[in-house]
Amino acid sequence: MPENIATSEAGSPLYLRVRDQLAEQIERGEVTANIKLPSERVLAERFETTRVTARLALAQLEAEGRIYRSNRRGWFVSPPRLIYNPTEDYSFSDNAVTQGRLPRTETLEVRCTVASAWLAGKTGLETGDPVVLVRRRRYLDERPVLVENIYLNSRHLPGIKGFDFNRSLWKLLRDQYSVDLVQKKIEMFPTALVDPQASALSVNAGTAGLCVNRCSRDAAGVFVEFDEEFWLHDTLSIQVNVA
Amino acid sequence: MPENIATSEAGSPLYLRVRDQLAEQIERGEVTANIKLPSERVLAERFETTRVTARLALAQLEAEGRIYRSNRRGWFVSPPRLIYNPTEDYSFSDNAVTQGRLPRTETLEVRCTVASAWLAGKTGLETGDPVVLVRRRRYLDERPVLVENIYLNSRHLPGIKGFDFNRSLWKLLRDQYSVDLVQKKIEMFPTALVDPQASALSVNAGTAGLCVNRCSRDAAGVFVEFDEEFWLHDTLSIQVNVA
DNA sequence: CCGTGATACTGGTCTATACCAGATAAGTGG
DNA sequence: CCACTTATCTGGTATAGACCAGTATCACGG
Repeated sequence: MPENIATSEAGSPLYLRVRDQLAEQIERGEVTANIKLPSERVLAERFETTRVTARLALAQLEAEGRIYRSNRRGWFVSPPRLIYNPTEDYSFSDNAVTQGRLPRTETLEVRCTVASAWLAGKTGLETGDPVVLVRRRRYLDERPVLVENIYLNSRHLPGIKGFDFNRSLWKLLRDQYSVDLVQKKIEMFPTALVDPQASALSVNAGTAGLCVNRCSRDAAGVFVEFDEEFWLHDTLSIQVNVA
Repeated sequence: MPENIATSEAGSPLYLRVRDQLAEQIERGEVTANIKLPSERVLAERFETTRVTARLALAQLEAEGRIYRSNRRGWFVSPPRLIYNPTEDYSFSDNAVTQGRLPRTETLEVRCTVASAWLAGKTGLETGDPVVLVRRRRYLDERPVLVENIYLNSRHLPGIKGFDFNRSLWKLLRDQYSVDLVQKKIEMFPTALVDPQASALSVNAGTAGLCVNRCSRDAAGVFVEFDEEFWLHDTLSIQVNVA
């Protein structure tokens, strides 16, 4: 990632000068992640301006991924982004641990349902085909960073509903069903998180996020699972290698 | 992309209710892209609130990628995202035309320089190695959607500086140097656009963007070019296939 | 007919203030 | 010592203005 430290000149808007001074303090000072910033009211006073302008500056730093907010608790310095390769099968947990992070997975819901028109279009299923929906929330260092909806082809994965989804799904498919996910179609786009994803991550509606959709098939081309991930925008960096 | 129309209940904040009503009007009414919304002052009056709150609602829709702003001209409905596959070599222009869009490329600068420590770390070059920097701006339907910095290995591409960079770089390398870019390392992360990228795209500092970095090598593993792209967040959807 | 300058309109920035709801810390009673 | 209440601090939402700096328009003068 480039350093990309934008430093504003004297003539630039006040909220950008405040942004830059805060950014500098973050770089210089206690760079340790998850440190709490002074409250908005204190910042406004310190920079001799109002809360509205202070919040503009904070929103800039948030958009850049330097800080994040915890609802009604305050602003905190963002930890480094998790490097994530959606084309490879590996465990979220293993990946996080390798990068010195503490991962945790929470299964929010496991439910039998049927494919919507939208899902059918994404997967090649017919509308109404049976699927198992698994909703999970994942944490890094106890901060929730993503929620996902996993749609499993229940016809090809009998009894899938009974397993423990707090562990790696990829390992489950490999060990219990001898399924290798060799074909994938991945789609990613930045978007705002709205409900229900926003509340599941305890952030305000409109928080910047990244949506990662992944449709996986086995070697024979049979649809196995569709994964719809909603990440907080400052928590990840996608990395893909093409040989 | 999921429909994902968040509809707020009666008890929810005013700016979310305004957001939803505007979103509805966009869906129902003149969905045609690039239509201008009423001015902030008119919206504030129409929803019986203030400009600040109206702007909050507009910022939500902007974050979701539904609308975008043109500096001091107004708010406009966003056109569909360009589907973009950074792992494949094809022309930006061809890709855009295929999707019914009008592309344009502008070369902002061509300059001989040397590799910075940052670039060296990304490419495997030594700091100080000669590179040619090409800065380009690309448009869709006359809206600037990305700026990029291309760093070319001038040792392996003699005379590269003299060519026309408004055309496809990939075709140039293939036709003039018989170079195929078969190895790529791609990194993507959401971030805010700050100067100088923000001003190059005529947006305010802090506008949500997506940074796509691509390091390409030839069949022998020799570094050829590093491409650093800054996209407006609402203009693209990344799509990658893994066979 | 074209250029030009005045003008209205747009979003961009900023002040000052208010109240609310959730999170937290301090205090209190068992 | 713990459980519960209370007070305080936090960001979240909202009002009501103000001035500035570009954009677009239109009438006017050449």
